[in-house]
Amino acid sequence: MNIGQASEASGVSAKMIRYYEEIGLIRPMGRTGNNYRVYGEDEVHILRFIRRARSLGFSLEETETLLKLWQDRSRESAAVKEVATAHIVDLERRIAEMQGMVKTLKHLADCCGGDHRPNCPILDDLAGDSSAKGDASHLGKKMKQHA
Amino acid sequence: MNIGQASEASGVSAKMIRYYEEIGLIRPMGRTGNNYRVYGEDEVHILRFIRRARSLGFSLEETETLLKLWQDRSRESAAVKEVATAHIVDLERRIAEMQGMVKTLKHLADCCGGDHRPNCPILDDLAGDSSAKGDASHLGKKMKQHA
DNA sequence: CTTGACCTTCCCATGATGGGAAGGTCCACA
DNA sequence: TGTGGACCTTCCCATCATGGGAAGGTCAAG
Repeated sequence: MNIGQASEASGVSAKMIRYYEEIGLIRPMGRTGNNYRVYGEDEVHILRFIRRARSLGFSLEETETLLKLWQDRSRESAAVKEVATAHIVDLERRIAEMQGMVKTLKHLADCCGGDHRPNCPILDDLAGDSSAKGDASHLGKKMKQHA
Repeated sequence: MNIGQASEASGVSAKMIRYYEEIGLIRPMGRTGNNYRVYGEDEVHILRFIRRARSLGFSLEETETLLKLWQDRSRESAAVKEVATAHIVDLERRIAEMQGMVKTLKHLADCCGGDHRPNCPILDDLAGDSSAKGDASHLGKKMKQHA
């Protein structure tokens, strides 16, 4: 099987397969006389594992850890669970961060007329101007003086 | 005011201030005879605006749009609201994506003993092995044959 | 034998940020 | 006057995972 077929079968682009090999995530493949990489079912299985791990948000580094555990007959499931749990914590932290942004933005957007008038609480917030009268149209002109 | 003081006053690192100038987000600052950039209160205000926009997750490109609207006396608040709304939609999409990951991972982690035994439903899932008996400890060895 | 679909390596770009080197400048203090 | 340290400057590199594309080799079908 050539790289294109392995890509097709695994859902991992040929570009990425070569990259994974380059960074040592997967072992260098055997080559045919024409220097083409050769893949078998096992490699496709590994690539699918990687793709699935990536789709769950694991970094390539975490994926490498999981891959090694997968291939380690004497692994302890606790080690796998630890990687997964740390990732869950990280995801939840990022989710909370984004939810905070959404909450703030929704509040601001709700307060914004969204019409033809220039007055805008969203810009007021960004400008750190809680008096809600902010207008920075003069700054553009002042900036020119400095440039 | 030198770049260090502007950084201090705005909360934007000197490195980033130079970068924002380089990509055209802010105008090139005036220089003193010694080639140092000079900043005034207006520039600090602009930098704080950028920092606030970044903290709400806006990209630098979106931030540039917002900055221009802020400095446009004849803006319509609808234009600002549109940028904010699109960003909210994007954030919510990413949140939902990550929540899906968390949901899957939590389910798998719950099913995982997390003990000294090798049996692990998390790895089974990653291996696409729904029969939950998967073990890839043979693959590592097979890979060596190919390398 | 040509054509097109593969494959190879190599370099570059993304987005936003940080790190660090090499060198110039300025100020305060001895 | 010298010196040290804290600034400033530009330039290059690294991150993370991925894609784009060029230049050139290979193969199979027509």
